[in-house]
Amino acid sequence: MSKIAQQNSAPGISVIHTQAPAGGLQQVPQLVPAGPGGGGKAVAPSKQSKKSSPMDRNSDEYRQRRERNNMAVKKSRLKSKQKAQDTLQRVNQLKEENERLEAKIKLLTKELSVLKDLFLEHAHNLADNVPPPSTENTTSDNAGQ
Amino acid sequence: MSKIAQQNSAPGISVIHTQAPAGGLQQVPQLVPAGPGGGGKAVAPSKQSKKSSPMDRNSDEYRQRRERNNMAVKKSRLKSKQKAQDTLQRVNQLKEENERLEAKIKLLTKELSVLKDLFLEHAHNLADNVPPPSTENTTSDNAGQ
DNA sequence: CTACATTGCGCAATGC
DNA sequence: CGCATTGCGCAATGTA
Repeated sequence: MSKIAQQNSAPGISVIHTQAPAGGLQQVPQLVPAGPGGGGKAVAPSKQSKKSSPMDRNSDEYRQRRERNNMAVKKSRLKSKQKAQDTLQRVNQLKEENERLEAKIKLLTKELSVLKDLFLEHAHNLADNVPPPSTENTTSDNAGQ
Repeated sequence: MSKIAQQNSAPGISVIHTQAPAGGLQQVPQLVPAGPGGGGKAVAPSKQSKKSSPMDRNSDEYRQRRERNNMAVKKSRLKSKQKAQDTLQRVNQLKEENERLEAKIKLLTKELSVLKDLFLEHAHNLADNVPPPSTENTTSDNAGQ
């Protein structure tokens, strides 16, 4: 999958790239439409409608906010992935338990079957007026599993 | 969740937004592969075989590639989310089945317990040399059902 | 090499 | 007001 990410500076506390993060990528709508003729469109109307400041990308305030948000995003995504992984693990865990339970059921069912057969046999003996066979079990009480 | 305001990107075929950071996004490193800080490997000056050209952001070729990739990304992410959801569903499904199995085990166990008790009782009667209780089935008579 | 798929990342809107 | 989430686009990388 990829180890990539090298355009980045530092993970945790990183360099204070105030601006011009040569880092390769800069999202700078601010100026330049890359100009070659392409554009004609003036960039955002110099509307500072929202706040008195258009949020200068150069502003320290801005960069700081961005940095913080980037951290938060990373954290959130990490958490998200962790949760997903946990869920997968949970599935495996449940599948295992399921198998265990099914095995147990199989065992119990078999045990029941044996006991029921014994009862039937006994019933038949009684029906046929056959006295308790001494050749059979007497005090055998093995509850063998 | 957020329904967010779509800043652009028409579904399917989108407008040719040459560049209009209206929404505010425009990634313009301008050019220069310069690998700064995180750059990792200094850019091998010798080879720029890949895309010798800086790939003009205005290029139709570029925009087309971008658009296609954006589609692919969306698709991939959707798929990813779908899978995650399926996994969650799987968990619930397994939990349900687990409960079902446990209930069954409980039932079987109880049944077994009853039968075993009957056996024990019978065994005791034999051991105590006690003939079949008259209050129950007698040696003769009906064969029960 | 081309085309699509994945993934890390930053941005901005929005949720809390 | 600040962090947390989330949709989105970009670019690098992986895969066919």
